[in-house]
Amino acid sequence: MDFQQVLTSPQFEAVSYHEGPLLVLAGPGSGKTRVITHRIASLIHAGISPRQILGITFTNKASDEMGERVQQLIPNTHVEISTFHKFCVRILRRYGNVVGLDSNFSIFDTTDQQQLIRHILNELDIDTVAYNPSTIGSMISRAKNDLISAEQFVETYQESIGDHLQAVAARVYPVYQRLLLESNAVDFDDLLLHVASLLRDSPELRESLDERYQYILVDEYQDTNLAQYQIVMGLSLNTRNLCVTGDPDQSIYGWRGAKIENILQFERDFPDCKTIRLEQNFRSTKEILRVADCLISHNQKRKAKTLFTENEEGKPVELLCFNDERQEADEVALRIRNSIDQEDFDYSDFAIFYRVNSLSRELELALARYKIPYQLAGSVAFYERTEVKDLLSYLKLINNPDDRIAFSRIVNKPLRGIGKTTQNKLIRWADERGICLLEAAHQATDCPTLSKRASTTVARFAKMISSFSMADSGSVAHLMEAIIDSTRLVDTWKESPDEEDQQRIANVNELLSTARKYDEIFGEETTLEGFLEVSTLASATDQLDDSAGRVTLMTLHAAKGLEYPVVFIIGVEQNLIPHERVLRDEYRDGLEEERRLFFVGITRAEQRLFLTQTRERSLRGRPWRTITSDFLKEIDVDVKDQTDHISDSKSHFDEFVESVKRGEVDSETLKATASKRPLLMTGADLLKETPEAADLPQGFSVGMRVRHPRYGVGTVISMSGYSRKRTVNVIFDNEKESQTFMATHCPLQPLGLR
DNA sequence: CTATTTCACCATATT
DNA sequence: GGTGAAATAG
Repeated sequence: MDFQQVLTSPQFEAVSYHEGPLLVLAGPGSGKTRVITHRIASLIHAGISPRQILGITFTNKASDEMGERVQQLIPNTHVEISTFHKFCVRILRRYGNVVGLDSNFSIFDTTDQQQLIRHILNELDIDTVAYNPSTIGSMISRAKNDLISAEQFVETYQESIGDHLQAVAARVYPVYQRLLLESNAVDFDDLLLHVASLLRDSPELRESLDERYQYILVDEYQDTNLAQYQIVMGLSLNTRNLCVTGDPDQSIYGWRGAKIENILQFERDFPDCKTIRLEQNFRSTKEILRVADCLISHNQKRKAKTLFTENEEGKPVELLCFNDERQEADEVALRIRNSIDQEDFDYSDFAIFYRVNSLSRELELALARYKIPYQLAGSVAFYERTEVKDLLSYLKLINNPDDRIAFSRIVNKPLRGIGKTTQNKLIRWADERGICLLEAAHQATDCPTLSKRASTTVARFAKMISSFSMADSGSVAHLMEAIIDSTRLVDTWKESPDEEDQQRIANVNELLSTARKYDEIFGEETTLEGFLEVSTLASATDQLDDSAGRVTLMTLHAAKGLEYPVVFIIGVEQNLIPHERVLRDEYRDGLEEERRLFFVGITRAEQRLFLTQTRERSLRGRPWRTITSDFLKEIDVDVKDQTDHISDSKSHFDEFVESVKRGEVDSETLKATASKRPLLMTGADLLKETPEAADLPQGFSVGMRVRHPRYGVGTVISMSGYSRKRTVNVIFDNEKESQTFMATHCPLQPLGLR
């Protein structure tokens, strides 16, 4: 094979540089996947055994694609290419006993994690309203990503006086970790954390793995977190043939602990490393690339690159302005319809990106109106559906009897009269005796606190679970059918005229056919464990089909690594792109990450790119006035105003927006004004808007007397936040502690100033 | 004790 | 629009 023929010279250089650390800084569309796959082929050509090579990607889709492309280059070889998480599962199935895991361990997803934390908070008698399980969960997750153990966390935060949340997290984390282990389970972060500590604490194992994987390639290195960094480093201590590829400008996962520094400091970690820049773009038109480059050059924290392309000039990037999201969705659909009818485009050439999942709804409706087939990545993910999770929980409990989350989820599903009280008694009894919930259920008749009736029902449930076995069924699909039969899980939905219930049945059937497919691929080797693993580690973009002849809808995050001839990015408005979360505090890195996210979206487009915005947008059922995105001031696009000016009633707000458009207000003033003024503008709000109301957003002020239906009469002692984040702190006459309320939601009634 | 209904409150992105 | 917890009905 003549690599030099098919590659550019920097690409060829990266492919042929085999020994020692290598950093490939690859701009968008620069043929990074091509380089990685050819590099693997080149290694094998040079006589290196395929089993000494390890490729790591972030998504299943990327790893599948890479595997296929290697296969095409060198048929009949097997190179280990997997995601970080899958790789770690494999290691832990094999060596997990060192950290206390049996090989059949369960993997808890985010929902399972929150459920467990909720349980712990209840046990510790901590209010789950004030201390949200998902907030605690993400704090723990964040700590794990930074390799902070429960013990270290406790040491650092248990005396956090100022921050109750951290103190609560410090109480929860160790218990959470203990219960995970008792459940013979790990969460997503544990997969990485356990492997990192395994490599740290067990030198022999580390050395043998280091030896085993002589050539390691890591894709999307800019998105690795500390745990992943340690894993990669742990495998590259003795043999340092580590090749990482990535682009600091496309680092968009800082919020889940990714350290952009990992790639920025690679040259410091490996002073003898070779750095190669891939700057030629093969994907986009000059117009699109220019816009992207112009935008990203506003970031401070980056390694400057000079992006260029030999592609054609292309059409200008357009910014379409609409009245509201209904018109926006309609016009996007119409444009797609027209392009297909009049030009040489196929449905699968189009993609629509948005910042938050909730923006997909209006689009789906519009696409349906125009009879445009579409596919949606993620959203309410299939595997997160209640009925799917329930059925999977049966499998999980059968596979791992220690799994208490799976047990709790299905013990009363379908309803068998095992209510909360019975469950709590059972759990307490099991914990006292140090046995798992299923075992306790088996022996329920011996439990003194349970009534006769309750204990027999519980024991019957346990007996049913034990009657299922993978060995008897022979395949995952058969086992699933047996469960559906015995439990009558779908029976109640069968007779229902409710559309939703019919959908549930359809979902169960889909899960069944997924299982059949899995059984088919693995034949005799099919395992319950393997099937559950695939189901839990599945990701939003996995199910996307490029050749399905459908328009694709997804979030900007999910779009990373993909490309489409025509791209629409909708909702390019302040508070959405960039998201309001990063505009609130002075967190500069957050704003840069938002800019990178927008950059990722823009650079997915091959031929045409449309950005859209609206003057008004409904979020959570209420109309809001919008402000144009600050990022639009950094790029040069063709503005196409499609708003309908006739129906305008000129409010203060409209005039303000107009002066912004005329450039009379600079971005500093804009930001300041935007946060001081309530953005919420329902019709009723507009009517009652008076000069005083503007000074008293949401109608409250410090010192004001208020009445709450539950707590009685009290006094406002402080307020913070703006618009819909406005909170009011009240001390009630009959309560010791003060209470905080959302100004827009709470049932507080002003009684006037004292 | 369990099942159902009502009510308050919430919502960036994901393996 | 979705959720858990509290209130209430069975």
